[in-house]
Amino acid sequence: MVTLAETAQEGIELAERVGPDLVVLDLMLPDLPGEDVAREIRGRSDLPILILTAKASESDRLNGLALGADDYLVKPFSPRELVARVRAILRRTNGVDAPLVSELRLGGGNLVINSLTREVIVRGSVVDLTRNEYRLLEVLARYPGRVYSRLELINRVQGYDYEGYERTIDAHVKNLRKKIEVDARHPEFVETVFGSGYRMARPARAS
Amino acid sequence: MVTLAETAQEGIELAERVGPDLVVLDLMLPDLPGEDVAREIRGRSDLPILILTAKASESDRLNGLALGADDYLVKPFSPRELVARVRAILRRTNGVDAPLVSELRLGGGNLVINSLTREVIVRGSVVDLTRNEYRLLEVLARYPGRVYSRLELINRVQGYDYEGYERTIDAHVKNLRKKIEVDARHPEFVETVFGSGYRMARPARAS
DNA sequence: GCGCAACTTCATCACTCTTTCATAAGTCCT
DNA sequence: AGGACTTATGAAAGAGTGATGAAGTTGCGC
Repeated sequence: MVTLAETAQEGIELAERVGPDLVVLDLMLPDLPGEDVAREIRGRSDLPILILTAKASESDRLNGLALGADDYLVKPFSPRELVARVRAILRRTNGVDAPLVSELRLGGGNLVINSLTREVIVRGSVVDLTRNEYRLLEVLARYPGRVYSRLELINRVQGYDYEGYERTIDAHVKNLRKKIEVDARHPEFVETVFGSGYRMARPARAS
Repeated sequence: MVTLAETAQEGIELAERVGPDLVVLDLMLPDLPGEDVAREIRGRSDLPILILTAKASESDRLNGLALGADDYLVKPFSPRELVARVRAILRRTNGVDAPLVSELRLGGGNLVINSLTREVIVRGSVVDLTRNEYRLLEVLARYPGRVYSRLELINRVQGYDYEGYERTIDAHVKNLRKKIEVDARHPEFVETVFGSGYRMARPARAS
């Protein structure tokens, strides 16, 4: 899925909200310098960023990469090249998202995910997760409330090159729930969205 | 969000199914004349249409606008100009600048539909809708006040290939109302138009 | 190469949502 | 008001989707 933002403000909000695989950032924006967007996004996550710019000088280029961009494309460029570079970045990150912050807390501290140590603590006890279980949990936990289709989850957990049975993710969900839920029938964390996929339960909404 | 169709067939179907904010239509299509697409879309909805064409003559231009297009852009054109015109149309049709994150607000904020997360918030609480309930709500909410026949709703909600009982939509309306209305007998949002179908209540007009 | 852990697949069961139906309630027209 | 027609509603059957345990397969460390 491709989503488009036309201003820096929108871009930052959108990046946070939908959790894209990669951000293509044009430095020419109507409201803020694109550099600020890169800094902002990089400050909140490790989302891959590909910067588009008309500024070709060496110092600009270095500056962009210093901001944490993964790649840099100077206009004019061919669509073909853009696609190739996006592919390259996605291959590099292999669909596995880097952690947003080092420690995620959900359910009022009942679930703590430390992405540095890859340690998961449920209701005070450390839980051992397999690699896929951990990735699955991490992907879901990063944007609580957002619904992920099985295909999205497979891409992010098993990688874009995975070519197996889509329902394999069900098995991982099952195993993950067995480890972190009190009652798998009425999950506190990993919810099923009938006909769509799964999501992390969202904390009660304040309004 | 941007969605792309490569043929007239796809375009018409897609326009109907996803209900975009605006259609950018290239008259050069592999299957049908683009004019037919414009006519078809205009026949079914009030979607803004911006036509792209290589035909520059005065009569072509008039013809395009006669089809109900909102604007007309002759190739070659700059991306900048395209964006500017899209903005202009959206500003015109929405009263504000392009809504990027499609978040619909109705009833003075009592009903909020976020099409990105598929989340619906009624009077401050998140409401769980099934797929069909959600689609139904989304279709109606896109053009408050516009009356949709049961057939139109079925096409948009269940799909054009649906071949069931027309009144099934009544059941979905019933269930949707149960979830979002205070009193289903006197609905605040989904109104019945006797003999015709349903519509989303239009906000009281200030003047 | 063996053994173990993890991953994947599969068959079956359980559950949710959709659709249909019968009947009640409401609306419109004369 | 009465009759004809339209919509609302709850119940129940049916279709589709998810959960689960077990069996099969893969991959890795020893």
